[in-house]
This record gives sequence, C-alpha cells and structure tokens, in this order.
Amino acid sequence: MKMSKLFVQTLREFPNDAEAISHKLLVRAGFIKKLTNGIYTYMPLAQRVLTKISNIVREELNATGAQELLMPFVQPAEVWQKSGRWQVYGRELLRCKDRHDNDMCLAPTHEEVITSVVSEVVNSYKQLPINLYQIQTKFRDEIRPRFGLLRGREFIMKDAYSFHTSQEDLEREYEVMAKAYSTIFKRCGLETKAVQSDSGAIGGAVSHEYMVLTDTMVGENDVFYCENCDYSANSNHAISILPLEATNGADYGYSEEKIVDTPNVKTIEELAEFLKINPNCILKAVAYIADSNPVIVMIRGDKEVEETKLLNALNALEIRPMENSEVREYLNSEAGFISYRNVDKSKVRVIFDKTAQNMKNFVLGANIKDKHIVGANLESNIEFFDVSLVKEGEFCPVCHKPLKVTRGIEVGNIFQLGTKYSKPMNACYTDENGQLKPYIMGCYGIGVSRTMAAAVEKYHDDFGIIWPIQIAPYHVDIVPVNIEDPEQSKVAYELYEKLCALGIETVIDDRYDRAGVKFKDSELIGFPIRITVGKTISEGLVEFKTRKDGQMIKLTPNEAIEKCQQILLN
RNA sequence: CGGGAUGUAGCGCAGCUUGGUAGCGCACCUCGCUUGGGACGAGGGGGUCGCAGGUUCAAAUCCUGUCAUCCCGACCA
Repeated sequence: MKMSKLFVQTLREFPNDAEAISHKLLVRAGFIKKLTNGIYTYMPLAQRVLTKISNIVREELNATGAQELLMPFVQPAEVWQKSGRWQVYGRELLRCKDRHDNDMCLAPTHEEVITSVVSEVVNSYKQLPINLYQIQTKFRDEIRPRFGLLRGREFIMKDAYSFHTSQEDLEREYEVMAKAYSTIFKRCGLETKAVQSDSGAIGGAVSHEYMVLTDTMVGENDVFYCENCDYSANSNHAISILPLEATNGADYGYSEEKIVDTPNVKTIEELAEFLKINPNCILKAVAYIADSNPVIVMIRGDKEVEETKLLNALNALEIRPMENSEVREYLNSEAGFISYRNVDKSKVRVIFDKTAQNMKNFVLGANIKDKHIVGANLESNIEFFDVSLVKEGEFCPVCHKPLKVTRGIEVGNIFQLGTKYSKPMNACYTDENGQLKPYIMGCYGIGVSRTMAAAVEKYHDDFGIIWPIQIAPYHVDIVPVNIEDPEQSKVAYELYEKLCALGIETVIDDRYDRAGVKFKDSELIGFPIRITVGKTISEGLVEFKTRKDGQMIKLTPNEAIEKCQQILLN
C-alpha cells in the first residue's frame, strides 16, 4: 500500500474529548472516527486489525469444531418476550417499531435467536452437541459509554453458543472454550487472566471473564487474585476468608447491652472515634431499595456492601441506596442510626452479611436519633449471606494466603447457561428414551473491537501505538527519506515489490513530505518494522528498526527482507 | 438519572468580563524553495459562533430555554 493512497488522517494533537490512552491514540493515529457518542467508524487501518483478530478467533474456534454463522442484527420483540427478557433487559436494549408498528430491537446479544434457530433444526440427541458462533456488530445503549472502543454502544463481538444433552458435556465444552480463549488472546499478543465472575444479565451459574490486567483506571473491573494458588475473581464475585481481628466489643468495655448517647455521630468513622472502638466492632446497617422494596443490609462496620452480590442474594433486578426521606418513611429512623431491630420485618427485608456472624458485644444503631446500642448480640436462627466487597489482604478462600487486587479490562467471557433460555423458550430435543428435554447451553463472548483497544492500552509509548505483530495493520513501513532522490526511490520500490511478493504486508511512504513527518506517523501508527532508505544507500545499506524495542541495525535490502521473514515466523 | 465542565472552520484553541468588521495555529489549495525527526516564504479557500427564543439600533458576547459532548457515581464484550 502506498501511504499517499492510504485512507488515513493522522492528527498532530490528541483529541480533546478522549481520556483513555487507547482512545486518544486510535483517534490521533487515524484508526477510528466518532460518529456520535459510543459509535465509531473503523477506518481502513482499524479494519485490518479487526480482521486479523477475527481471523485468529475463527481459526481457533473452527479448530474446536465450532461453526460460524451470521444472525440478524434487527430482531422482533417476540423472541425476547418468549425468553422473558423483553421486560427484564431495561433501557440498554434499544427498542423501536417497524412500519407495521411491530416492536423490534437492535441485538445486544443473541441467545434468543440462536436458541430459536437451533430448536428448529436440532430435534434429536444425535445432533448434539453443537457449537455455533458469529462475529457481528452488537448494540447496547449503555448508560455511560466511555473510553472510546473500550465501552462503546455499538461494538464488534464474537459470540458463540453451545448446546448439549448433559451438564457433563457442557462442562467438557466449557473447558475446550477456556483453552481456545487463552490461545486466541495469546495469539493476539495479549496476556489474559481467566477470573471467576458474576453472570449478570446473561444469566447462568458458572462463568469466567478473560481480563487483560492493567494498572490504569480504564480497567473497569477490580480483580482479586492469589499469588500462591490460581484463585482469581472479579470483585463482584470474589469471596475471602477474613483475617482474624478483634470483633468483640467487650474488649472496649462494652460487655453489657445498653443505649448510649452519640450526638450527631453519623458515620462509622465518627462513631468509632467517638466510642474509641475499632470499626469492626460496629454492626452497620446499609439501606437500599431493591425493585422498589426496602431492604437493609447488616454488615460489619469496616466492610462495604458489594451490590452485585446483594442483587443476587435478593434475586432482584435493580438496586439503589435508600434516600433519607425513605429512611424516615420505611424505617422510622434517621440515617446514621439505623438498626435491623424495631423495623417492621413484614415490610422491610433484612439481610445479614456473613461478616456479622462472629461479632460479639457489638455496637449497633438504636433506630433513635443520636443514640446507639453497645454490647449487643445477635439473636439465634439468623441466615447469613455473603454480600460484602472483598478487600486486598483478606485471605484466599482456596489456600488462605492474602489476596491481591488489580484492574482488568474484560475482553472475553464464558458462561454455563444451563437451561436458562431453552426452558422458557421451550427449545427441546428428543432423548434416547423418546423424552423431550431442554438443551443444556453454554455461551462464549469475545469483544473484538475491545480487544483491539485493550492491545493499544497495553502496548504504546510516548510516540504512539506499538502493535503486536500478529494484529498489526501492516507489518512493515518503508520510509524513503527523500522520495525524489532517484536512487532511494528505486531501492525503496524494489524492496516494496519484493516484500509484497512474499506476502509481507507493507506500506511504502511515497509522500513528498520530509523525513520527520514520515517517522512521526510511522511511530504513531505503530508499524512493527520500519525500513528507512536514506543516506546509507551509498554503502548499499538500509536501516532496519523494530518499533517494540527501538533497535536499529544497518542491513542490505536482501538481509532486511530475510530479517522481516524471520520476525514474522516467530 | 444525579454532580462538574465544554460547545466558535476538518483538528486544537483565542475572542465573551466591558455587545459594534469572526480571529490564531495545524490541516487543505497555488507558486517558490527545501528533503534524516511534525521546514520556510508568498498568496488563497473554508465558519448560519450547537439550536431556539428574548433584550438591544446592534448579540459569538447579555438573559431564558433546549440539545449535544466530556469527566465523576449505578451497566458490560
């Protein structure tokens, strides 16, 4: 490709509406252009990267026996009503009507359609198992799109769905996919960690997320992991063994239950300070509205509520903190002094976190303004749930060593769905005994456009992007310092022809610009290899430079070609 | 949806306080010169100042409303 013909416009400055480095660089280097919030055009350079990632995905999935198909992006409400998600999915599902006034939607995912398609084709256990996938645009009307491609509204996703006759066979396929995923990301030049996760709106029991670990804010997930064993989990799913700490209020002299004055002491910090007590001896109450029902969570004072865990414990869809007016209305109390005692349990659901379990003689809100109870103890027969957020340093649930935390960008995930979709949609096959059985399903996603952004997030420097060669838009950038110099031009074009003939993807920067412009663009765009044809041509040499380590060596044109081949083979 | 900020040429910005000819840099076009790290000179094209009302002889500028975008919190590939 001649640079003069390549449809790309690099910018001299970073766009001012971008925050994430991948967003800034992809825009500045001319890979993407924003149409509107969370919706981008993939320019030719980006399209080449996406194609490469997609092809790696295809090769690895095809190797497992999965088959590619392509499903509709615009879907009728019917299939969503059948699965029950038309009501459940919320405003993230972009709905519209066709000219006949039928309800339609833009596909955020394809469980409904694939289940419907498979149920028409697969009638017998003899046709199972099967794994089908597609690579396609998805639309999710995210509350807050941000970070460019990392959280767009429209994005490219590979989604695969498998169908089985038994849980065992699903688990077998799940392992196959897990392996394929590791290979796929590795081939894209990305190290990933498979972490346990909550299954969210997609549903199902077991799931793992593939995270690219990063120390920046754009990793939107907190990942807890153990350095000793291989336990790792998203914060919305992580569990821990708490370090042994004093949780006995008697240590602070509160061995007898009584009400004490705590004027204007509202927060846990203030209360701990006021009573000269460790926060972990306070049983705090956090009030929520879950699907318009009041809930209070009793949790140890030094711990936070993990709302996804709470959502699951309550089997609720939506959750938000209670407002002060609602505290008065439902709990007949003031924020800061709430307690599970003296609330109407028929109206207010009370959840005890497991951190409350071993507390003795603790401090508790008195449900009266400016008063707390000290030396309190829990009644027996209380059911405990795990709804607390893990903290770094708490102990691994597997091997009891301290857990670490890091940020992660989720580039893929795998779910064991079970019969979550097949049952409501009545999608069944006939088994060996002539019985109708719902399919046991799994589903497996990879964010293709997000993977591209994650690679940039991971591999860049002050000059621009450093593409892993496996997914780089082109392998080599030939820079004739002065295209008007007949000797340089001749050598550069010969080199270009030869590399192209060898199937090496090459750009020749044939622009009449000065060398500095070409060098800057080369580094910004992130070509893995740059071959400069300049003054050393008098000695019959060109300069061979790799983007990754910045190493420059002088070689003859033929040696340069060999070197390219060598690098591409590795 | 709540809190903060910003909308002026393709991109980055100034002008607004104190109303009076719409500007700068980059990019683009022409000519010249230049060719090893985003050159230089001369000339040129391009903007209903987000949108709608209002105040005024006069609005990018003041007032009201509205829309959009970005950042911080609840969603997910």
